[in-house]
Amino acid sequence: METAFKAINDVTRREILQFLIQGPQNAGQIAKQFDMTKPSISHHLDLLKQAQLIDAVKKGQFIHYSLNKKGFESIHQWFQGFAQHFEFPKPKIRL
Amino acid sequence: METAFKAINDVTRREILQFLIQGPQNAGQIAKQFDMTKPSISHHLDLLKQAQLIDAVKKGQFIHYSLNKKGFESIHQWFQGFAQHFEFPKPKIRL
DNA sequence: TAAATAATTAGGCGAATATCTAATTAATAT
DNA sequence: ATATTAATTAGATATTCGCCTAATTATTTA
Repeated sequence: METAFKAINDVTRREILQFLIQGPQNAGQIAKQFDMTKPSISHHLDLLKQAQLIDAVKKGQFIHYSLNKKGFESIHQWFQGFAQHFEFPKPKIRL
Repeated sequence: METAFKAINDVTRREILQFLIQGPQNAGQIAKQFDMTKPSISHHLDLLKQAQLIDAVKKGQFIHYSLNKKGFESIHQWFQGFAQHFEFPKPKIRL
């Protein structure tokens, strides 16, 4: 849980997560979205992976990254402790 | 929003929030809960206040701190963007 | 008004973080 | 086999963060 909070405490990493909402992307495709070197992005991906916010699957010379439910769950769980004290606006459409 | 993520990226600050679930507490009462000097706690309270995760009300020489819905909402909102891609377990009791 | 209490502000220091360049590993293609 | 491409690992550096002690501000009480 510690690692998840750490991971989302960075704009770039949050933007990577945001980007992955559209679906899995390899490291190069992700790096292209940002004005930052590939090694830096690689490091961010590593932290996100450690936090289980993303998954990595190697396909040949590419590595496909995608969102991982697990990390989000741990954040969600923490959040629920407070949700009971506040009432939050529900999204228009509940899937 | 940036400030909210920053604020919750620290164990002590998260524990302060947790402690405030039981109700408003003044700075001294909060500081007593932690093995840390008052100035350090004061700094943490300042960051939580900036993130609008807590409110501060001065009553005489005391300052009463309490949870503030606003900061939690901004985190919640960010989270909703991902909640639509994952299905999260709902709490047993919905208030 | 002087002493005590509650809390913050200021300044300093070591540890952690984000970024870069250079080097390395691994897979594909010529 | 060699060159190319995708990506990571390693090492260096500047900045941010969390904590401390000392000093300051503000309020209450004797």
